Amino acid sequence: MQELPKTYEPSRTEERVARRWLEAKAFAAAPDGRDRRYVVMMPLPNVTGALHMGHAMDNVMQDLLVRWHRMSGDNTLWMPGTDHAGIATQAVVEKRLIELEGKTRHDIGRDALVKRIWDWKEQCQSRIIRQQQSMGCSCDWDRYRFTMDAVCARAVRHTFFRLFRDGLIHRGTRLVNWDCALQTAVSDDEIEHETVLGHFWHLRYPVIDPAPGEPDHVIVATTRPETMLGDTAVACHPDPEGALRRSIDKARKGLAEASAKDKPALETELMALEERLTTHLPTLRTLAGMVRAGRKIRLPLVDREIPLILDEWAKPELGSGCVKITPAHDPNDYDVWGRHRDAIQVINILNPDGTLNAEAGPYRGIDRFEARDRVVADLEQLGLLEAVEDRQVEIGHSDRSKTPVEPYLSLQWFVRMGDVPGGVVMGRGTANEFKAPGLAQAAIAAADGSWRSRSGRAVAFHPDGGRYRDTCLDWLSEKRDWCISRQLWWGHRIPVWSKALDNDALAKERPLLERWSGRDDVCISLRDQGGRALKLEHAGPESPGTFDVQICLRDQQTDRLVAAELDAAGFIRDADVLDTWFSSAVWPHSTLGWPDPATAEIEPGQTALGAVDGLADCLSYYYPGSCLVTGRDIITLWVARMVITGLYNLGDVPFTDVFIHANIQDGKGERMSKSKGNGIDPVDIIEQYGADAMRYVVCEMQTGTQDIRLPVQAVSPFTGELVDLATARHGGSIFTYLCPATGREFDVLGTMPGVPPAKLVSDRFDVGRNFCNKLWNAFRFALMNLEGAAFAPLDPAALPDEDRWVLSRLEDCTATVQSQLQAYNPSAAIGAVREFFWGELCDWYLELIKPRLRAGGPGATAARQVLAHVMDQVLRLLHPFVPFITEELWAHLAAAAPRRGIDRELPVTPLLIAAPWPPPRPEWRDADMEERFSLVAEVVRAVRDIRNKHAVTPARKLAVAVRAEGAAAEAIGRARGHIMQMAGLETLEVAPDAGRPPGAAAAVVAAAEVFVAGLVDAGKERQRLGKEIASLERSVAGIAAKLDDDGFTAKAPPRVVAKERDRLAEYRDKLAKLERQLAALG
RNA sequence: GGGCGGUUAGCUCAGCUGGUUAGAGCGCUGGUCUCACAUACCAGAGGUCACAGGUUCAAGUCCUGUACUGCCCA
Repeated sequence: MQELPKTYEPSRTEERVARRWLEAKAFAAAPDGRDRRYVVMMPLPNVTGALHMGHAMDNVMQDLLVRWHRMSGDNTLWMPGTDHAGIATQAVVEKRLIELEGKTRHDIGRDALVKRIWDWKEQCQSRIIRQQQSMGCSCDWDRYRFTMDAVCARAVRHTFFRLFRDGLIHRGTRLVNWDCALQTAVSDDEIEHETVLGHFWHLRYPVIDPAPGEPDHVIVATTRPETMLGDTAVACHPDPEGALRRSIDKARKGLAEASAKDKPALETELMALEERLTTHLPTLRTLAGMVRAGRKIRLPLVDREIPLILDEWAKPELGSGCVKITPAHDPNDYDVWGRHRDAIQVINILNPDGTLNAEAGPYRGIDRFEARDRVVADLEQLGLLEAVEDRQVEIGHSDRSKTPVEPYLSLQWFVRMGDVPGGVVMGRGTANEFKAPGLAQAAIAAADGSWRSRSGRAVAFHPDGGRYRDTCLDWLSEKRDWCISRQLWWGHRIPVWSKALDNDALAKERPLLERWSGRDDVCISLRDQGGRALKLEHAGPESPGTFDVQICLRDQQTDRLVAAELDAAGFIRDADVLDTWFSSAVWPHSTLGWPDPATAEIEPGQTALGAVDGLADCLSYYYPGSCLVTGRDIITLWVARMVITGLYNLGDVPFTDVFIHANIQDGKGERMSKSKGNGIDPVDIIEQYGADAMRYVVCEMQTGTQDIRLPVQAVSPFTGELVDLATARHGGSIFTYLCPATGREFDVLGTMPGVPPAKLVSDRFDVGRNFCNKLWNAFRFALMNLEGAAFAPLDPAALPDEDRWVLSRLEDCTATVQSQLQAYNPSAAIGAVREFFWGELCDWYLELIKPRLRAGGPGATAARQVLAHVMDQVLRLLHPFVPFITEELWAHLAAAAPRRGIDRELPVTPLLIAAPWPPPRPEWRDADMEERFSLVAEVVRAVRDIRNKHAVTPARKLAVAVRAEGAAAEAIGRARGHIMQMAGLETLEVAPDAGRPPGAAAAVVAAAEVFVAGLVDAGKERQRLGKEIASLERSVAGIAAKLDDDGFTAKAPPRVVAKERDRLAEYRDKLAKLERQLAALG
């Protein structure tokens, strides 16, 4: 039999093992007769770039759960795929277009841009798959999906259609966050707020025809002066005195409760407020009167007459107390407009690209930031600039284009999340159908424990359940409408055609509309000018004005039948595409072929979704799924939305468990991200340390939901040395650093022209590499000894002590791994295997059986069988964590010892990935044996300590006497051979009256005294004993003081008091023995 | 501004419902190439549990506040 190499070389194993898995279709899942199934939907990576260690964490956690469940006998599906990530991907491609070719998307046109995005997607997706495969992800590659695949697209269309038909989708004018660079609305979730130093400009607006005693101007302030061009009113508070006094009361209260440190600032604030009663209040009262008198303002620069209005948004305690109202460009002002619709206008001054439009008069065509400077300069020239203050202002930046977003009034599509009169039918037409007050409310009920689906399911978070349930519920309970339209060229296009029809036109189109409305794949929505929905039959000549007619088509087949007619009739298909999250929200069922797996269009070579051989189809077998594994930032964006659409389309939750794992940060505590230049490619780690080493460390890091710091080093391209990026000095950009040895610059992103690129690594992975090497070598040893190992049923109770001990520890380890995995605690799980494998199996058991193996005979035969069994179980327990090396060793083990087991033969499979998970064997636990063993180990450690302290070489054999009686004497006596072997002894005497040899060093272990003969350095020995005595005296004094305290003895539970008494007695006994030994030294 | 976390050894982190002398790995120190493994073995040193109060017989653990720090939301 061939011997293993001395060192584990991952690169020689991983590819071969991966190929074996793929060839055996070991990851493939298909419906079968099993009831127990485990389904994980991969949080689909965006096709914007490569994966970093944050994704590796996510993927490894999923693979861990999936492999564990697969081995546990569940029918296990891990569904892989990628997300088209609409805006993000388009932004990346557009950015490259500008950088590499200096062109915009408009220069090359829609078709060409979309083609380039597809090319980019292909490139990205194949890189992501390579990364995941090299990590060992055991997902079913034959079911790989992309959110724009036909099967996913169909589900998106059907979902949209159903929501539209149920009146849950509407189009409306709203103030959205507008990305001027990408020219699209972006959601709140896609905005990063940043505080920067800006200005607060105070502007002076003239009053038209002020009456005597009235001010001839009002002062308003703004951080965005160019928006004044879109002002349509100036507001003052209806009750300035009341509002001011309420603020003063509040400030007083705050002051009374404030700490000494905060008091001065609050006092100043209060005084300023009180002063306003005289400085500002009279004017504000006058202004309120002027509003009632209908006084107007002349808006400078554009010379527009705008009203003075009363609204509580004006704050008498701030600035002048007046506020300019720009409904089209400020969310608060938009709300003001909502309250004064009849009195004030809405004027949009922006073009989609951020330049000013015709409404801005002389500023038309100018970019908003340039317009800001000009407006300020012009106002100053007119003497209308009252003051300029420096101020911290918060600016929202688009996460995608990194440019400032503008509040922008535009026509958008929304999903209604709130409650609806009459409720919403969830899971219409399924066996799970039920009614909910609204979409968000249905998800709330599924997550807050108040509701279960027909199948008895609800959603729970792990491992920090309450906390993340609350995050999810807080967000859901806002029930904010979801803006689903994006003005992009890449994505699922909104399937609605619309046209405005007046009465005559409506009459003309009526036959056509009636014909279509008879179809179940066409839905027509009619709204009058007030936005009220009408039935087609009720819209007639008596209804005034025009109608907004929207027609939604259900699928591509309907498009083919109807779209041409619609186009001919002048209906225009909406140009917008859907928010990416709309397609990811249906991912857990779209991938399985919903709404009809039998007719799902899939890629050539992929696993069919419909029913085959009389078994269930994939949708009914694998939905609802089991566990979603992700980071906490995705809870609101995605988790909540998947629950909503799952409930809406299928009447059941998409998963019952949500495993929230930690996020990976760099050494400075910043979130890892490619765009920050601190993202490590897992493949870099794998190349250097091996996939299993990477996975081992990732599992070990996953201790809870607290974020994890992963200090990052760059490999200097000049010296090959590691440079710690948390402390290294930057070069000319944030992506470049200076090599400390050479002072030369290198680039960690690999995109800077002319700067040598550096690989990023992290020495944290040494631990994983070392572990794999240890595992490899333990097998190297085992395999050298296992030749000819056979299986014959053994009576566990009749085995030698060390065998029974190792089986007892194995059982403990198996139980711990199981319970820690169930608790979503991978770190504790892998820690338990490590401790057993390294600290117990390698450090003790393997050493203890060496003499038996050398001696041969029946002792060796049993040892080989136990060894084979334990090694087998260790491989199974470790496989979900470190799959490659364990799979490789499994084959070697199978060659050396094909039949394994103790009392009964273990079931084996050709591949470890499919081998049964170790079952519990509680009857193997032997607490007495374990206790005896720890005493023995302590004796060994005591001798080793003495050996070290006295600088005795390991080669020198020692003579030891142990003075002990009772159970301790028996345990030590029984393990005589073990102690002699492990401690390197020549002789070992155990007796109740064992004598202390002259010149001996001594130790006290529990009730036993250990004497090591022949060590004459009394000084060292005195020092050793003195130290231990001192430490023990401190403990004894502490416990004695505790027991002297009446409060403790009276109030503490008797159990605790008794325990302390025992401890005190034990320590005093040990102390006495140590003192006697010290005295014996003379 | 609101909400949720975190702060424990030089580093990265455990420490459940309060109750041994607060743990692990890495790093460090000393000793070993001992016939699986120097990516190893043996032993050791190292912490006022961020700070200040409080509750309790007893606080790393519970409460309040402060500082620093991270994330989410507005």
